[in-house]
Amino acid sequence: MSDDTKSLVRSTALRLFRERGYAATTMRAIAQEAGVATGNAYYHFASKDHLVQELYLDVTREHAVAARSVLAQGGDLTARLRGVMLAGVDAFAEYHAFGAEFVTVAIRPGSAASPFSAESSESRELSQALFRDLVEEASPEVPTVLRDELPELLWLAQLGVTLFWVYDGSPGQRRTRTLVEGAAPLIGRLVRLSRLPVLRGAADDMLALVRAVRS
Amino acid sequence: MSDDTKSLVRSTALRLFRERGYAATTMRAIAQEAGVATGNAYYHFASKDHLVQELYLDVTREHAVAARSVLAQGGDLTARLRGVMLAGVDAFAEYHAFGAEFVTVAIRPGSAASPFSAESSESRELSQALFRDLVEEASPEVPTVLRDELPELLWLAQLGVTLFWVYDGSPGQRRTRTLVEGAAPLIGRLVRLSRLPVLRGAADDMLALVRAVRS
DNA sequence: ATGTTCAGTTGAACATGTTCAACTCGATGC
DNA sequence: GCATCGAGTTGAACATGTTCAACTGAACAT
Repeated sequence: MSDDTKSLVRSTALRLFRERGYAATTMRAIAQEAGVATGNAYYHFASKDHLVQELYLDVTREHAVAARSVLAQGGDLTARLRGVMLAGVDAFAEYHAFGAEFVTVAIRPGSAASPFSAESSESRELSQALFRDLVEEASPEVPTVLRDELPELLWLAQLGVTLFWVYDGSPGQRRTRTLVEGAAPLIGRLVRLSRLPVLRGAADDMLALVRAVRS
Repeated sequence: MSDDTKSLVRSTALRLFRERGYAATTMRAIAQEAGVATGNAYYHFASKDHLVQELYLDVTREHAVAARSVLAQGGDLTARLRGVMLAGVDAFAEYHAFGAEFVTVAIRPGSAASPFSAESSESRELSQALFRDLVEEASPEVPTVLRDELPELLWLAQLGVTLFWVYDGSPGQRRTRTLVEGAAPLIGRLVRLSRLPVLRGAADDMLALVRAVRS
């Protein structure tokens, strides 16, 4: 019964999260709806955060699928970045009403649902692989110096866009889409310009900074 | 007694927050330590978040004082930005152990302690005025095109640095300081370069984006 | 004096995340 | 067959943020 129970609790939790949001979905409601005792949910999932983490993984997978089909179409860095990020906005759209709650939970450093947490490694890898592909298979090619660091920077940028999205109250999250539509070509242009001697120094400094900060 | 009680609750809460952090400071403990009933704290402060907001205001004020004395020394954009941001890291340093909790609370869109909330307008204004001064009184002067938008962008950058700081587990938050030491000259350089014809287009696009996204 | 009002205060009650001692029951060992 | 073990399960208990009906007492009106 264990595996069955675990996946039953998970699917019930995800359904309730989707229907009611984070705060309105109590652990008691999840357990009751799944037909198990409250404590049983805790036997399978260490905390409510861990259930949110399951939702996060779910949404990441949806995003990955959509993004893969965007990336399969080729294109330059700008087009690919725009496509992947807009696919992200779409994947998240369903949750915008509760998005704030979820991101709040996810951003807490100790949280299992944090994009940086060990528990989230699966979704993090999935997502970061996306951005590696985005950069590496772009044509025309991204300058070699940038190729190592850019994927992670873009992944961070996506987290930033998500944070913006949380605060975006415009209908259909139009402002977030505007941000992506504007930022993608801007980043594409800066990457191209990084080859120029005037900017080469700034680009090198930036890469050095990223490496210094990481260690 | 009302005003007395209110400020007593506030100072007790702030003391306990400093001593024990956010989660370990219960509303009951605050009330008990202040010698009032639990419900009384709620009569004066709508929620625990509102008490955190008081702490946020306190820290912002400390930062403003330190930053003002940095700005009084003149200097170029890089030096001023570096000084103000490092003063911020210092002002926050005392809370790093609990910083994660506080920022988590502060970032929740509905929270009173959110930097974007109506309740935080006082600290937000205080902080944004700092960055306006930082930009406007810098010498050599910041290019005119940038002068309107740059202060708010730098204020947002400071929020970003704070977010980084939350996740920074290095001793003395060395990585955050490294980030500031590296980012300040980088931003200074990019601002100077924005005058060049090659970058002028990118700079204009970025400003247009900021304006488009804001509305 | 007496009654009225109301800001300030009280503490019990409530909802919810989480913990835990006890129970079930199939598998395993003898 | 019987005892033992332990993964899985139960529901009551606990801690804490928050709410609320009731109480207090000073200020004011009559």
